[in-house]
Amino acid sequence: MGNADLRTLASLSDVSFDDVAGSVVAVDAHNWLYRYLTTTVKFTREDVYTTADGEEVANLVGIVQGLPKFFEHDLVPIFVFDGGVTELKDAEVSERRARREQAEELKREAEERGDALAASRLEARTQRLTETIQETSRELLELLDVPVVEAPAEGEAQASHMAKRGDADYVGSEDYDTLLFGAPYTLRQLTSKGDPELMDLDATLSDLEVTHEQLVDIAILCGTDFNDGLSGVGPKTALKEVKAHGDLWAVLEARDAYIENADRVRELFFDPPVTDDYEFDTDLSPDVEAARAFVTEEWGIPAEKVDRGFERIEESVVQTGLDQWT
DNA sequence: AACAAAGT
DNA sequence: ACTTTGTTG
Repeated sequence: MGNADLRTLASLSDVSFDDVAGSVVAVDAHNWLYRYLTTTVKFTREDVYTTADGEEVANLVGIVQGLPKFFEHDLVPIFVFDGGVTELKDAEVSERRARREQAEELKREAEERGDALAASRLEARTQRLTETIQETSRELLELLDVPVVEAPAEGEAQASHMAKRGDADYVGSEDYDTLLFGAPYTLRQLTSKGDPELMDLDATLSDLEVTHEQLVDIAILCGTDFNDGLSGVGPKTALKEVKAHGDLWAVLEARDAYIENADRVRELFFDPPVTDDYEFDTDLSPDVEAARAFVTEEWGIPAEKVDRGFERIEESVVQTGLDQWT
């Protein structure tokens, strides 16, 4: 499972940070943290970020290094954290766990035969967002006055909802299913070097000449995080058949096929658990000294790992002039 | 998740 | 031509 199939269908364009300056981005926190977690861990020795209790807090370094990217381009990030996970995702979740455990096993073997290089490469694949990581991330973001929103379920669904309502200009995520959740504009590659990539829902629909409902049906036929698609059906075939038959049910009938939970997956994309109960102020005034103390004194991260990041945060935090949002 | 290679 | 699978990040 995986929804990279959607990449073939999505309308994507390169934009510059200047094009999006001054806007509010609802960031899928899980997605963003995971990217920094794996890259931070990959290029450094693990024990630097491990406390005496064995807690791994590389996320703190990731946040300090990653936030300047927003601030320096006059973007206000809103971090949207996941709530509970739908049981529809159980299969996907256990698959990810199995992959992680396999990577842990391979890493142990590499360590036993003294292959440090292989072990450190495998380390990145064993990362997961522990309770400690989620909690310390929230605390650090709060010290830096970066708004945090708690999603009832999927963070991507909540972020998309906020963008649909106009409380955010963009969703920030590497995932493609923000299209399915109805996010009008998604910014990708906010973590990597270079320009961001803009994914446009309306342009996607008009390019493909399908409705949003049909796009969801196409994705379900290919397979999503919440369901297995039909074997032998990828984006091209799914697009063709949905256009020919009208909707998912007609395609399944024509092929005499069945997709487990298809109705519930559809419902999840159209009407996911989201909340309007959030508020944030986009006029940020970070307490950099408190944040620095939290990272270096409370969690024992060596100061030189975060000095440059905090410096960039101090230099770049600008008054956006945008007023209170509710 | 992105890419290359293999399979239909 | 399109989808699946495997590898690596």
